[in-house]
Amino acid sequence: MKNLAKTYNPKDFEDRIYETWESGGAFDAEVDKDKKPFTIVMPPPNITGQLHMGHALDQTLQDVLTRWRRMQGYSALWLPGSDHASIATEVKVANELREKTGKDKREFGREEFLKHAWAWKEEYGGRITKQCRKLGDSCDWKRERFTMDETCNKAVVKFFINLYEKGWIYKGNRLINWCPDCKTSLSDAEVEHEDEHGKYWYFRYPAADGGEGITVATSRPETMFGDIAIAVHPSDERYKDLVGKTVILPIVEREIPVIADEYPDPEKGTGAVKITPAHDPNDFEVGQRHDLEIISCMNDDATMNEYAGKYEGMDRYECRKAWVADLDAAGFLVKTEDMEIPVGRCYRCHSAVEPMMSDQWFVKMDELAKPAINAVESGRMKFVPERFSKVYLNWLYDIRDWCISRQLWWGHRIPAYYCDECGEIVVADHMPDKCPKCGCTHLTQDEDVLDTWFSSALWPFSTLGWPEKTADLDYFYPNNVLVTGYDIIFFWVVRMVFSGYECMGDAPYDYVFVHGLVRDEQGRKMSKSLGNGVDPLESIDQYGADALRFMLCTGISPGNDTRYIPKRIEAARNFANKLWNASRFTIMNLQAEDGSWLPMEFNESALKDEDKWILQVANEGVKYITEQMEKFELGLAGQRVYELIWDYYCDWYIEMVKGRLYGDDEADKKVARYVLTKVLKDFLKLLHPFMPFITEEIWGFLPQDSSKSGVDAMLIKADWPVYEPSMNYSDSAKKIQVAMDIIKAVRNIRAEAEAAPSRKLNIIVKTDVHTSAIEAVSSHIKNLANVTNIELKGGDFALPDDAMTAVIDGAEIAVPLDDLVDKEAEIERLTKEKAKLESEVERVEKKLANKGFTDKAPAHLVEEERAKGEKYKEMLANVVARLESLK
RNA sequence: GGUCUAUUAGCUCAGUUGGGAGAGCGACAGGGUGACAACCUGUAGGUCAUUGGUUCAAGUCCAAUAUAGGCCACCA
Repeated sequence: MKNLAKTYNPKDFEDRIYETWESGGAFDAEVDKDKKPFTIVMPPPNITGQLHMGHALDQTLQDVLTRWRRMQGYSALWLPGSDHASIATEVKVANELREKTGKDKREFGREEFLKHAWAWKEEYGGRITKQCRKLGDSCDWKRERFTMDETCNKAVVKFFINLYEKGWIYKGNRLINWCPDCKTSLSDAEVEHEDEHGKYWYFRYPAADGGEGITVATSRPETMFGDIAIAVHPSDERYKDLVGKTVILPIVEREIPVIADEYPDPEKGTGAVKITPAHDPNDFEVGQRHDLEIISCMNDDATMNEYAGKYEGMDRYECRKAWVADLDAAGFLVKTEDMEIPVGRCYRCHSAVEPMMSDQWFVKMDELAKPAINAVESGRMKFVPERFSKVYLNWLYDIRDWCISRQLWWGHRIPAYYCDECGEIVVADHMPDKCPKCGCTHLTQDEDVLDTWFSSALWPFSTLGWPEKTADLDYFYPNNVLVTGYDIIFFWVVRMVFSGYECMGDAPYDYVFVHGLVRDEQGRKMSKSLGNGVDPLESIDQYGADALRFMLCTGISPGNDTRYIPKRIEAARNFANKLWNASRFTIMNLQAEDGSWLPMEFNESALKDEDKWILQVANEGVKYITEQMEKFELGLAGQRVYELIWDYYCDWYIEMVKGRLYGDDEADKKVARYVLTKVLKDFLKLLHPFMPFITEEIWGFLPQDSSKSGVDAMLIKADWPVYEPSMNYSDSAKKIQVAMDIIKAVRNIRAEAEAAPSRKLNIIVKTDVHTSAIEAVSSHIKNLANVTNIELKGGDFALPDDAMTAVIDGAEIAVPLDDLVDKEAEIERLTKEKAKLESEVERVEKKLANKGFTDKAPAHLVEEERAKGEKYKEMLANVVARLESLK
């Protein structure tokens, strides 16, 4: 006999099955006009990265969706790839070089450094995608892409040129975010703002004419060397006379004007603001309005420059200390105030970002943002959960131009060429032979590279071949859904959307399915510095990939964070184990001693009540689960599969069918085998997206459709079950319900009376309505409640005193236990039951007495309520009568 | 300052158009029963944060409040 191994050990088959799928081409997606496409493009993990729990969650969700749609008959493409991660990789490679050679990256020079970077990429870049296979990701590896591969590079250059020619990319000397450690510019999205403990210093700027002057507050005194004016609100009476005059910048002795501008808020501070356009974005704008000079007083490593006089060369914070001390000594410091100050920090190295004047490339955002805004406002693109559309829109409503140049080497080099002679800028996909303006041949390419996110923005279509008009692009674009964490909506989602509209004329996907973070057991963010991260590979090693996947996508709700709790993954593993054992049971009963399949047969007229019941349960399960999947409610879908398998199939159906399998009615055995197999197969299908490995392994041990072979015969290619609306086995379901009610009641009595589980019992069932039902299901009651004999009595029968009783809907059950009945305990038990029923009756009657309810509630609900009332009243009457007879 | 989320059993969390409160883990009691001790059977445990409102009906919708957290923001 061939069967599953005695114990569930995922290591025995997970890798083997993955290899069979991959080599068999099970993940390959083809352009097939007869099928509908389903496309997910994987958010490319950084090549510097290692697989962490966040990836595991993100990818599991994508894989569940992909496998499900594939089974539904879509041509399902899940396209994998990785991101070059400009800053992160450059820092990593530079550090490695420094460790190995002791030399700074600049000593190697651009060419040499890039050689090392590519070598690093070749060695480690594939690491993470290999780890994805452990998770069971069913992505089409043949289409694996890299943001810096040739076609992606082409796409980046093409996009840049297109935008430049439209005038939507420009170069300008503007105030940008500068990281003094990474020594590169950053976009607004790459700066993290935090409130930190700081101070306001109030300094007096004396009037040039010898008057008192004006006092201003600042949190950044070291930028005073760049002060160019003092601004006050035009309506501010206090300073009316000073507007148009000048004040003296203390110690520096430079004369600066007092100007009137709407920007200062008279209510705040002293109502007067120092204007330092080179070091503050607001001041920069004030400066633009008044056409003021710009003085930058810092170097690109955040040390002070010559404008800081004797402080030149000092770090910005050292300078601050010394400068404040000097001002205080000179009597200009009026007062200080403790204050929480917002500080911007680099999202990579966490240094304080310095606003600096710099010559950079920008993308003009106003026009690009419009279709991206419309996409969500019009409902073309939907966020799941919906609330994230607000986050997205708010960001777009006041989006500012995007600084895209980075002073790095690793990345897409900006396709702009400068004429060394005349300074002409040429933007082209290759180095021009000569300058189109002066004709000379001395041109130099821009030294900078593009923001990593500039290339990620094209990912939904650059991976499909854009700018070429490929069949893939035509078929698989737009993608159906993007699965991602809420943390990169700004970095990535927004930019993909406007790029998608610009390049493809349509949104990149229909849905953005947003998930939360995986936190540690205490709810903290998993991070390297805390050392609290859980390695998914270790988890898989311990519990199996299926358990990890199931744990990650059940018990969660879309968009909310979840915690990694070892007990939860253990529970998922136990579920796999349960399925494993139940399947062993089924497989065992389908074979003869010699391993040949025993006959099975579908014969509707021969179906027993429990067969019809489980078929109906399965059918309704299919409907529910499919609906939940459509709504991205994977947690609810997964939860239901769990219940179907464990509660319905294992706890009830298998137990009910056992007697038949061990009996000798051959015709009936065929039917039982059929249902046992059919339902298990359906459940395996429903579970497969969540737990692909174990379900595939079990599938291989079940009888197969002989028309299919190879990968096509595997579960991964099986059809998703279809709900059959015409199925109606309610009569059988009701009978099974009665059986289950009686079984539970007897089990309860057994436990309460402390009768040994092994002790056979006889029971009396008193009923008028369930007589035939009980006759039909009596074997189940006998088997599952360990009952020898069921005595059926009519409604006028008086239950014996020396019995323990229970009341269910439509029947009373008595278990005579002369040696065990504790009359006091029995009365106590029944009294509790009575109280419970009384409160039910009261609740229902109150509801029915409410005219509002009977008049306004839907008729079927009122009817249901009436029926309940009758039921509870009858049960209550039975309990009361029983109590009377005991007293 | 704006905005979003969370508050449900001892713990971690589900609860989908409003219609009798659920799971897993843990606790307690019992059990080697023809796949399963990674199991089975039974039991206990909750004014669904608070206060109002809408409704015949609110864990679910609305408004405030409290507590915790997230995101955004140019307050000198």
